[in-house]
Amino acid sequence: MMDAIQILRQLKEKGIRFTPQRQAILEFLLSTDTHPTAEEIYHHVKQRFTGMSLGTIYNTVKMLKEHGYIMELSYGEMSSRFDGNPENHYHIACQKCGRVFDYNRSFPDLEQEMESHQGFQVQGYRLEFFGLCSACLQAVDTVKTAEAEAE
Amino acid sequence: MMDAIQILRQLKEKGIRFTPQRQAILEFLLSTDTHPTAEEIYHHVKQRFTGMSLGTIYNTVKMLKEHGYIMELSYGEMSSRFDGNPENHYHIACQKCGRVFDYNRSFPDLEQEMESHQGFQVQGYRLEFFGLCSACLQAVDTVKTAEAEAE
DNA sequence: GTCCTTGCAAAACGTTTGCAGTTCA
DNA sequence: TGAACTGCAAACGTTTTGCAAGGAC
Repeated sequence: MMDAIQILRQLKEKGIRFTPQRQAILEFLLSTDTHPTAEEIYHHVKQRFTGMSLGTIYNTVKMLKEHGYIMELSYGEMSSRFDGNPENHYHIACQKCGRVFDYNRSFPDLEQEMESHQGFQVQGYRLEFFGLCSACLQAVDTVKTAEAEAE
Repeated sequence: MMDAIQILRQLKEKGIRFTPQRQAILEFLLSTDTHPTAEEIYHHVKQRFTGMSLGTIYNTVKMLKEHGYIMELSYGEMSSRFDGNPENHYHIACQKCGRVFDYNRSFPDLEQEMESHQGFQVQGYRLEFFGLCSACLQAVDTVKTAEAEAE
């Protein structure tokens, strides 16, 4: 897996400048598995770069996405989240707390679909699960137990 | 399959009023397979209801969605599209023209996933394909042929 | 020195909300 | 009649854009 410096060196060959802001944003994205929003990246990176602006976050993630180094996960209601792993993989979003987790499963008959064409040229797909994460599930169970005990 | 009037009668029993605007919106959604955006619904329905406002479209589709009569398809970049068929089924969005088509395929290993739990309680998923529709594919081929002939 | 990038602020976009007036039941 | 709904406009949150100043190379 490439690190931030290696990626920025590759980008430099395309005429894209190596800036400390870009390095900080990319390092954060590569170091976390929390799939942060632009706002979350901003708050994290601002701790070291006091002058950092949200516009720079958006510009940078857009550029990194266009060059295939990160992935954008867009959920209808909420703001986009960014994933330092650009390989096709799945996620599950907790309906309660909103956190997004990697969901490492394989679906052979779905994955084979990429080879079939029927009038369409299928270029890709996005599969997103939603449910309740273990923490939220436990919280619900606790409430249920308390309710049962109160009766 | 229920028609607009039947659906609105069911909703009336929940205290939701039967208005001509709602009837027009729902009839349009049930009659088309183009997965229109709120804006597209608005332009269509406004032809008969000159006074119709976009706010009413949003209010109505939100209400219909909450009661499970329609489905919202949210794509990151573009605005949401609405589908008069609320059953779980798949779609493919053309990367070029932006149109969204039904994609009637079955993925048993994916569909079985709903039964499994591993720390998570999986409540559902969204699977969206993207590619090129036949019309856009043909346009690309035409360009390629013209380019080849020009050489 | 060049021009790409930054920070800032304003604008754009889709969507939601507040409110006064209207309509359904 | 009275609550629910409409149309309109203003507000909202996210993302993009314009521009002058700053920094990479």
